[in-house]
Amino acid sequence: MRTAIDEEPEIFDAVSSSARRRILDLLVEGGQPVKRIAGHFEMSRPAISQHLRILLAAGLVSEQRQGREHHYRLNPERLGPIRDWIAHYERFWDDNFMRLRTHLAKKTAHKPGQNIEQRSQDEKKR
Amino acid sequence: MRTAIDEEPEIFDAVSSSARRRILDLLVEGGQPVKRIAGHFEMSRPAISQHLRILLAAGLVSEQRQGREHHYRLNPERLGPIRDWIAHYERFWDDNFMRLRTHLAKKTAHKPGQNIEQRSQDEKKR
DNA sequence: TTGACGCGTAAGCATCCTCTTACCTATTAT
DNA sequence: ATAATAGGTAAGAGGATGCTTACGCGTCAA
Repeated sequence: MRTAIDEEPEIFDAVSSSARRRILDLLVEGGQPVKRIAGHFEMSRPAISQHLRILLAAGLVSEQRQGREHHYRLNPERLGPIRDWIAHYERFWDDNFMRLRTHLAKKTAHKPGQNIEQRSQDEKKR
Repeated sequence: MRTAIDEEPEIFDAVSSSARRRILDLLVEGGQPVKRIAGHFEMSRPAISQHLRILLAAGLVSEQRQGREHHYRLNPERLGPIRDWIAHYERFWDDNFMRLRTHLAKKTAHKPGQNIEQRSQDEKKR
């Protein structure tokens, strides 16, 4: 788990941009040349090229040239490190452990500023 | 799926920093006051406060004051949007179809910029 | 009360990001 | 060959990030 944290930070970085997430989502439909990808955005084609370069460096996409077109396709396995990192939190909201934890926290938290135990109280609204 | 993309970009943003991911990982152990969190880092305590503010704004942590200490605790459910976004890619590397696709892709194109072939045209039109 | 402690915020600074326009190469079409 | 197309790269502007130090406020201890 401590190992998962600093594993391939370029992937977390690449995915932190909503434009790049949209590109990945587009590529689910299949490999596409740059012009077609750029067609879905407002920004200039060079900007798209730059995003693609970041995705490429992270290994999230790969490139194959076809004549003058450069087709980019998804490398979904490269999302693995993110999924793995998320995975070690999942039990906290999915399973009994989390329900118990939440339940106990609600039960024991009533007066603020009492002791070292952590509790969740009034900030549970969302 | 198009909806999942732009959903809560602050969460993707918050998690794109390795310092902030480390903070979240620390908080798995339980809520902690700022000073204790900062003890695990080289950077100054104000820098930690600033990271915590970003995590707080994203809803990934919550704060509760106990005397002069501010305890932060994890809100793991807030990682849900990331998990959900990842989830719609999982079948691409989890299931048989993806194994086949990867296998075929490796056979014909692997390193970026090396291959002239393009087969995504017929590969993914499931 | 005075002082130490825990923490947040302000201000400043250096760096990085993300666009843009301009320009270049490679490929295809006429 | 010439022109048009697809796309990469360079350079620069503007804004966002991520630190730092300085300082202020509330809380606890003597």
